[in-house]
Amino acid sequence: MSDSRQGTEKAAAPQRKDVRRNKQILLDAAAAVFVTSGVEAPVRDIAARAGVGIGTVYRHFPTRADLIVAVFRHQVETCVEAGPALLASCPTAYDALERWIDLFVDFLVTKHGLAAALQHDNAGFETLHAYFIDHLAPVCTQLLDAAAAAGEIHSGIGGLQLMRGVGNLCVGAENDPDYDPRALVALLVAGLRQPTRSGAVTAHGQP
Amino acid sequence: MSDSRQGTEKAAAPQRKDVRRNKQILLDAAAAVFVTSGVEAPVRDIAARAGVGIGTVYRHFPTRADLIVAVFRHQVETCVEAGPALLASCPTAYDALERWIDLFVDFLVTKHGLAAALQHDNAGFETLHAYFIDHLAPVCTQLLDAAAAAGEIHSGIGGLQLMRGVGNLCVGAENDPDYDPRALVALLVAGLRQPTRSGAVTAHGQP
Amino acid sequence: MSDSRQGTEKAAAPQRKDVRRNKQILLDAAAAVFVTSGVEAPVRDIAARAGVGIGTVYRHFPTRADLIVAVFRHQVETCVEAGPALLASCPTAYDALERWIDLFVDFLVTKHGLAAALQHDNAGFETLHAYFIDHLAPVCTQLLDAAAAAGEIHSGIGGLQLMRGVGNLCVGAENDPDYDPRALVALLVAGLRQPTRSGAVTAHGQP
Amino acid sequence: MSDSRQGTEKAAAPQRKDVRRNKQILLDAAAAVFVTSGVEAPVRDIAARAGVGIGTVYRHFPTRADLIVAVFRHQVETCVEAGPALLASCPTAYDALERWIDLFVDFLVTKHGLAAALQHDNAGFETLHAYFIDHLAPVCTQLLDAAAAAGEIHSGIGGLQLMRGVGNLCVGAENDPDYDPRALVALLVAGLRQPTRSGAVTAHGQP
DNA sequence: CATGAATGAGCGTTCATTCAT
DNA sequence: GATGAATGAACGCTCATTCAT
Repeated sequence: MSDSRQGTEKAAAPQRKDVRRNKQILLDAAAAVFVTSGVEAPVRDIAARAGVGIGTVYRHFPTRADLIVAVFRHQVETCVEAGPALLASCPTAYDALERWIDLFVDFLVTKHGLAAALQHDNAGFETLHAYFIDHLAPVCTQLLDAAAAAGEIHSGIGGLQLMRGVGNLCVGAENDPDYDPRALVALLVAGLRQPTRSGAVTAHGQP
Repeated sequence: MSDSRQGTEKAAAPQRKDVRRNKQILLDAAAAVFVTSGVEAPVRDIAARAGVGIGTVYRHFPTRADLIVAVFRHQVETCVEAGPALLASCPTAYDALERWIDLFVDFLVTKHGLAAALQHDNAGFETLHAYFIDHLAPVCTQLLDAAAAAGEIHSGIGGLQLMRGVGNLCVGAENDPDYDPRALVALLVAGLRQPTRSGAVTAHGQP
Repeated sequence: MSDSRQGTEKAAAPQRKDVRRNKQILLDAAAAVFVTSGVEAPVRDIAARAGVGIGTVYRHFPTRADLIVAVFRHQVETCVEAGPALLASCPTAYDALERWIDLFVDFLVTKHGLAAALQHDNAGFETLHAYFIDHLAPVCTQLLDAAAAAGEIHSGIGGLQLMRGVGNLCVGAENDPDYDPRALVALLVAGLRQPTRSGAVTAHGQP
Repeated sequence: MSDSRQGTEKAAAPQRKDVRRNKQILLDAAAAVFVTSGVEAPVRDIAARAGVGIGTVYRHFPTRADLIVAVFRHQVETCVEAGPALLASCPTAYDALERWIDLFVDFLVTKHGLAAALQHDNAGFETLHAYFIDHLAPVCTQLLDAAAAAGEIHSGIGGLQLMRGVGNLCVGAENDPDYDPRALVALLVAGLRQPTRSGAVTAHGQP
């Protein structure tokens, strides 16, 4: 995870100030536009919002996924760091899991269209998928494992699986006051405490 | 072409069987393309897949919603009829609910990609949403009410809510062997048996 | 929003040369295509004629009316300025009117096919109509009023009416050497000197 | 050329009653649709209005011009016959001309889009043009000649020219209460009484 | 480096015309 | 003959992406 603490790394650390500034302007603009129009917003809108040319967007973020990843990196890292912290501070691992999922939902729900972009079949977003998987899934798995080890939930589902479920439940939440993803996510997580329905998960009745 | 001096061998069709056949071809093609490209797939692709001209698609299904509803209709009606039947035949209402949800998932997952159509923010599909809501939601609600009345689950979620959750969990399942929507749905339904987490839904832990 | 503490003072920079050139190319191409195919010509044709992509047309002229108005503008303004000038320089107001109508016809006939755009029932060209009405009609009316005040013609027709008549007479003149719009326009204007046919205009002989 | 070998004469007389009836139904339907949607109305609309299949329209009227000619044949012939009659009944030839033009305008104005279809540059309507020219132009010329012979108008314009001018003035009259084609036509005809503007027609003031 | 003009593939949709039934 | 299903060219328009300035 390329920590560029100083300018001596072999990677191209941003040299010029104005370039870095432009990049930040772009990130801010993209974040703002993502809120308004979702992560599939026209590149033009982002450039316009940033007050830069379209070419500049492409220079800094060759693909849309690059931009999305960059925009949300900070939030993702917050989530990543929250995992161990919650585990340490919560009375039970299950509590920590609940709270961590809450954070994840907060994140997804406030980022218009992000949950949809995370869907596996969203071609061209492999970079984004990979980033999420690499960074968040281990944390989620750790929380699940801890809760399972404590006997608070049944094991049988992986962190990535759960995250994808949560992510999917968050799709389409914005713009629809009638849809409450948190209630559904709460149900999903609560379901972890129930014993697995006999045969349901693995066999689901089809030979 | 069609030198019809002699008996046309394939003229067995008395009426416009070819038309009905074309319609079915279109439905099949649409279902298939929906799997590949989602319900927003270009009309051209559907026409190409069906091996017909674009105009033919429009003739049979003037709007995209017409096509989607038609693709859905049969399975929806099967689900609708299954509701009361399961309630009558299952030992408990919760069992009936579980099984009914299984059917619903089977439906969504079998007709790959169609789950995406249920997402609220899919502009222009109000007709489709309405069709689903009108036909399926009452059945789901009935099952939920029965289970709640029997004390088997806690009440607090509507049939439509649950269906949307299940639907969302089924999105993106196709083409991804690593994603098991049934396991997640099982979790979701199992969660109904747990008491609602105190404050989870409404407060979700924001300090 | 781009805190521009320093730096680029590019504001109000004149447009790039190639851009202006492209715009002119587009105007020329549009005028030419309008001759051939009328103002409803496919945007693609105009783009092709100009040797640019379709997007370029839309960039410079977001709506078709914008393009047409731009094509017209120069000639319209010439006509507008000619009105008072002719009134000042001609021996009689009627002479001025005659000459002004000549200019108008020259304009319409020179820019072949553009006369069709003036027809009222040309849906979606309200902007164009408005532009013409706002700019030219007052001039024509002024000339008519002057001639009427001088007793050289009978009053009873408005400037806009006359212009629409002249415009219509110019429609379809191109590509048809047998059609002489000037002769007909001359007749129309000459008719202004005749006393109104009793009842002709208003009752037109229907019992 | 499928000459039926049996009894049917090859003469122009429509053979079967139902065929003739269909043709008439089509003409009525076309007339009605032309009023509503103009002579460029979709063929489908006409077929639907007639309650026949599209193919039937094409069988009877291979081109749109054929249909238009057939629909308006009766009115055209009325105009044709009115020429000599007016000449005989009116006090002056000019009066007859005025009245005949009135009839012509009545005809054009009530047939939505017909005037536009008569415009020379309306490709594919040669049949229609020819029909009008062959049938109406001689009558108009006759009236002009009579009036010129009587010294009531100056000669110098042909019947066809005048008709085209009148036709053009009638374009776009429908749907626009502000446009009064009759007033303009009256002006045009009145202009015939004025001496030709010296040089106007041929030189139109360009040195 | 930054710019934004230019490009053109791609989409929904209409409708004249053909041709199998 | 009659039918109307099928066809596909054509159009307006959008927007991701490239590239000359």
